[in-house]
Amino acid sequence: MLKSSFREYWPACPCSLDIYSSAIRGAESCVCPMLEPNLTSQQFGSVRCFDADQEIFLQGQLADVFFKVLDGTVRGCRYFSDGKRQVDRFYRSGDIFGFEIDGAYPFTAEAVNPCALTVISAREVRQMAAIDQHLAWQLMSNAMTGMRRAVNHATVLSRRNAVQKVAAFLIEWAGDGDGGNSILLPMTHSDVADYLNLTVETISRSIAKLEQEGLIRLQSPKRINIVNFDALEALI
Amino acid sequence: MLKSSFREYWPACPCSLDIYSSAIRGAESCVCPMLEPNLTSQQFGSVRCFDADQEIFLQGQLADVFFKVLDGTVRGCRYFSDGKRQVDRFYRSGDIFGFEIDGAYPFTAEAVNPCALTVISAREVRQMAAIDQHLAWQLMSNAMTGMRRAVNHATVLSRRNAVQKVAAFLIEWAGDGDGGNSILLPMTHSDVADYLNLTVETISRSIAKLEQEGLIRLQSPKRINIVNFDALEALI
DNA sequence: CGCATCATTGAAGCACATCAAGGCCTGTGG
DNA sequence: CCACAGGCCTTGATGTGCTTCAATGATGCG
Repeated sequence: MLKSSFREYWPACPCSLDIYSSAIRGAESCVCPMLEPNLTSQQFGSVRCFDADQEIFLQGQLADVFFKVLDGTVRGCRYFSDGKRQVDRFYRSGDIFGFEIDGAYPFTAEAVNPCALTVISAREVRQMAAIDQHLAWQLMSNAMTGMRRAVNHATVLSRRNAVQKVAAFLIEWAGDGDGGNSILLPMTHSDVADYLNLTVETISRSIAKLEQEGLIRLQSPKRINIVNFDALEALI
Repeated sequence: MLKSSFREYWPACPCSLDIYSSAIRGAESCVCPMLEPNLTSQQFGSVRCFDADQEIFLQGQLADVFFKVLDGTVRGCRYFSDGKRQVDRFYRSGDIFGFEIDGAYPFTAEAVNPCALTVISAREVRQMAAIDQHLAWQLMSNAMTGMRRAVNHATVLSRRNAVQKVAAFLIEWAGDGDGGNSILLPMTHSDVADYLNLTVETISRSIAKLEQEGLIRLQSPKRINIVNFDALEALI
């Protein structure tokens, strides 16, 4: 039984990833106890967990369900005929991805690290959006925000130099660590490179440059402290 | 008096630009005789004409109205503090631009050549979308299509070399001339350069290269014949 | 016809890619 | 606990595609 309004499902599921730690081994589907305990995977409101680097859906597949990130990080990417990869976007807690007007997913989604996702039926949501004005508004808002993001990313990709790209990326992820100015990047430099259209070498050199200039400090390759946030922003 | 459904206004206004030729001198507002003859400019369903290079709206202005292109070409662009300009998109007949969920226009719109636009009240459309499912769907679809476009453009900007960018641009505009493989570009090379993130020199050199290879033929800088469409597509 | 804008062509420089090699983590098994 | 293996990251040397700077050639409009 579906609830009368999708809004009743919409608030972020309060589950944290550790609830599902036993299910993370190999994408077993599991049900979010905060939602409908008798729903199974692929149904409205259920939750699925994915291992690091596991494929969530492939570009071109029928977009019958979409997802909301509860925990973890997802990358949306496309592979080209020459084997190269473009990472269009990273999705984090609260982000929605895979919702299409109809047809197929225009990109491939993969888990960056172990993550938990709400699985939502596209058909049912489309039906509900027809009668639920608030839901329709949220979907619309999500699409518009996504477009602004894409246009903004196009700007970063085309107008910024390597150091500026990396600085913009770090600012985008600031506050995602354990509070303050500590960043814990879930993805590899290779992911970042394909997101910023740079090589791993240039990522490394740009980070080194930012550290030499005293704007950041590296605790480890993936754990970065922002020392001078304002100066970092001023670069862009 | 508004009609009961926006759909009654929605189909492309059949007016062609020459109906307004007398009004094109200096953006006098004029009313589309096919719609509401007693509506004035800035009202629902009215039509406004703009001269070449004339500003339609500025980035940051309140997005109280949006537009549908009846005839001509519009560029959506942003200006940076260093004086540089990025052209995010060109809008052509049938395209909708300037519709925002709320708030301000995120880009500046300017007429590339003399053009006629339907002016639509954002507030009224938002109200109608609440009760008109079909309209809401169209708006949603427009936003989703725009996002795919932006993501695709980001790919072209970041992954293609100069010749590929120009080839992709020509293909995008193919069929816009007087039929067949003749293209009549309404914009200058400078516009194209800011759209593809290249310099005018590189645009010129890339076009010259495509002509040397026998893929296109130049009748004039803005009128281009595609000689070998398949080979042009194969470049990308 | 004259001027302004736009387009073309050439020469030099630079930012990032590519190629290459070495170092550093992290997990695994003895 | 140590040794090893395989990613992943870092650093250096070289190459190149596009920009920048500069100058000339077209085009169109008053």
